[in-house]
Amino acid sequence: MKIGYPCINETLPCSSATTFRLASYSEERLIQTVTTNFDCLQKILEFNVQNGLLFFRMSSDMVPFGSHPINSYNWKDHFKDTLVSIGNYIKAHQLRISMHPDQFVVLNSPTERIVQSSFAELAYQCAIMDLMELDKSAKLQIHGGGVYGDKPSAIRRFVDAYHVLPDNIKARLVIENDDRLYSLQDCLEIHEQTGIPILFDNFHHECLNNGESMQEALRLASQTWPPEDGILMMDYSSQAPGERKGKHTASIELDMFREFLTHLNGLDIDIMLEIKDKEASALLAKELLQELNFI
DNA sequence: GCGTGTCAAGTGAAA
DNA sequence: TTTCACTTGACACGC
Repeated sequence: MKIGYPCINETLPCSSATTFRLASYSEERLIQTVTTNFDCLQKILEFNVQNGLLFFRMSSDMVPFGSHPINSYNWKDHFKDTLVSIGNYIKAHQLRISMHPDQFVVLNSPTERIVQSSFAELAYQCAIMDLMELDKSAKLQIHGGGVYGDKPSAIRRFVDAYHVLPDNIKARLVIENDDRLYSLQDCLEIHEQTGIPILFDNFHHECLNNGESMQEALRLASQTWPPEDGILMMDYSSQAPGERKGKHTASIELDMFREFLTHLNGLDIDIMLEIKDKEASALLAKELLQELNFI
């Protein structure tokens, strides 16, 4: 079991997601920004290793406009050695890595332009992991997309889009259950037609489900991961008390986390804490996991 | 040096 | 019809 946090480290004085406005685009600005982003990524990974946080979600913004037509610069060649070096560090320390393309990636959109830009975004993020020479256990997580008033058709479009993706993207793509549209059950249907593993989100499952208990849901999601893809990845978060439904807690509630762990029932998984205070909560969770002999 | 409006991109629910 | 939420954070303009 590995534990981690997404994208941003609040302890270190650097960010791996520095960007700039489209209007400020220049090749010079791009190279400078990407250089500092990758430099910071390396520092974050070193922090994580030193602190026993072995699961990390890399920012989608490390290469600004990574899939935008304005960015015609050959950043892949320019940063190849840097990425190989970071990849070697990741492999040497057996870090689990994910990326999460944002809500603009919609494989099942009825609008062809949106599907094409989604492909381009996936290609950009996949290229980062490929250039790092990471194995298939490094994943790209996306959601099911829209429903457009007809879920069976929307699922069919997702499946069709999946089948025409390049093999390198297919090898890394996983689907995450969301809190409004695509439940675990919907993801399982997509899994059956594509083989795509399901990244499980406990909080989304609490918001939208088909009656499966947490233990059963974890078991079902876990079964969609073949050995070469690594163990089940999950996003963990919980409802902020008294806040709008779907709002995450600002810091981890250890009692709730401890209760959640009872549902694992021996299952080995990697847990991404989607909690606002990032590594602070991840460190608390790690301490609890050590205390309970999970790690 | 601040404060703050705005930022490439989609979808659906709420206001 | 518009705003808001979604990992929103932080860029960059205007004072």
